[in-house]
Amino acid sequence: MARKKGLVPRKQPVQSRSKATVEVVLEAAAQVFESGGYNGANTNLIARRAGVSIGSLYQYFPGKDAILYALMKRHMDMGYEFITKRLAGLGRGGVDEVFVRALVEAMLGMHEMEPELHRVMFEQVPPTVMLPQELMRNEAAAVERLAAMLERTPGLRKAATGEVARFVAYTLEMLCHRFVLYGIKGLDREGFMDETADMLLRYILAD
Amino acid sequence: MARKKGLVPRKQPVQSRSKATVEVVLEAAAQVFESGGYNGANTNLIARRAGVSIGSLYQYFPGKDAILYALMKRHMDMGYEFITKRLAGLGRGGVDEVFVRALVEAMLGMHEMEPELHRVMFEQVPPTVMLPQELMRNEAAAVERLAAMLERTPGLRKAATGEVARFVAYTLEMLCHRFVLYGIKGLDREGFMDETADMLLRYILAD
DNA sequence: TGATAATATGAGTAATCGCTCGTTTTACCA
DNA sequence: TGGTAAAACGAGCGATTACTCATATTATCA
Repeated sequence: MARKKGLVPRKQPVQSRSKATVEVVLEAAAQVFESGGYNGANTNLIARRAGVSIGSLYQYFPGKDAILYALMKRHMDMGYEFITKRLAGLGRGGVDEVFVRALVEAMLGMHEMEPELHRVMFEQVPPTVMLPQELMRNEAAAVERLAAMLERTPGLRKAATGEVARFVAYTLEMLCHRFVLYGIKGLDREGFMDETADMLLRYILAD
Repeated sequence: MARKKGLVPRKQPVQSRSKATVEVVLEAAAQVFESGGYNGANTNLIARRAGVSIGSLYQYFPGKDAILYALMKRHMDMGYEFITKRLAGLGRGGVDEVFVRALVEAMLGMHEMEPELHRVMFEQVPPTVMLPQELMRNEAAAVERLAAMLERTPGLRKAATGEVARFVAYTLEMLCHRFVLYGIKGLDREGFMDETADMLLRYILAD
């Protein structure tokens, strides 16, 4: 087991060559985690793959978990930025079919970015790396935005908007995760989107 | 990383005391995996916790993954037996509200059995242990049964029953998993069941 | 250009863990 | 009851891995 060390970087790179070192380490780490999973990765291997000495790696990261944490943070920030852009300007008048379809497409697109890395992150990461709430802020904020939209939606189901938003968000996230990483037999991309959007919309607009 | 060894037991215990040894090892392994996760577990620790020598452990299991695999198999067999019992006799006339509610309750109940062990199994297990299709036979069979019921259901949605069955099964499984292990803010057990059953039923009976 | 700070290096150490194997103990049964 | 097979034992070896630190190299800037 990784001796528990912190997740925060040890020192910030100030010169451009050290910024490049950090960059190349993260790049190599992504490859190593993707190809060997969490347990197959170790700091020596990452350093070698990066073409950097093990000492240099430890200048910036206290250990393997810290590298993974940095990768996850970057991955998730990218993902939520992607979704935010895709949904910009939509749903002002509340949640409708157009919005839900866009939401499904955006979430699906997000899961299609770096899918192998995504798998390692969400299926093999030890709780110590995953727990920090900072990683979840984006998700929480997105759920809040969805709840606000539901508030403006005419013909909403009876349950409170916060609960409906969470229910929808979690369902959608999990379905996309599964579809991208394992597929759902009999459903192609279009079919998946149709079924998902239809199910969620019927749920949201029930009553 | 665990050197890759097989997952199958090395020798079958024949005398009763060796059966007891295997039993006590599995029991200890469950505790160790639960409290320290996959990475926190090792064979030496499991043997010590079991009050058994490391040599004895290796008589029956080729390594840590094999022990985990045995635990998973047992856990999943228990789970599907539970569900099968709960649903016995229901849904003969097709899928209706009564059946869906029973299905949700059964799936939820299954997830409430050994939840911490369940978490380790489904969130931290390396693909080498999880992949073997044998573990998935139960699931596949359950989906088939559900598809057969949908076939007999009047007023079904237009999509093919196999796809609908998979979609429903995966959604339900994931929602229960999330609810039991992390909760969904604002939803208690009753509320969760109501929302889930409602969403799935509306989806199934659409059109 | 020289002083200082930043960065890079990698051999080496300590700790962990997987697993074997020679030996001892226990059970079985003819 | 004695011979054989099953089971249990655990010291310790080999491999892996995390991480340090003394040293060398490079950048910065007054």
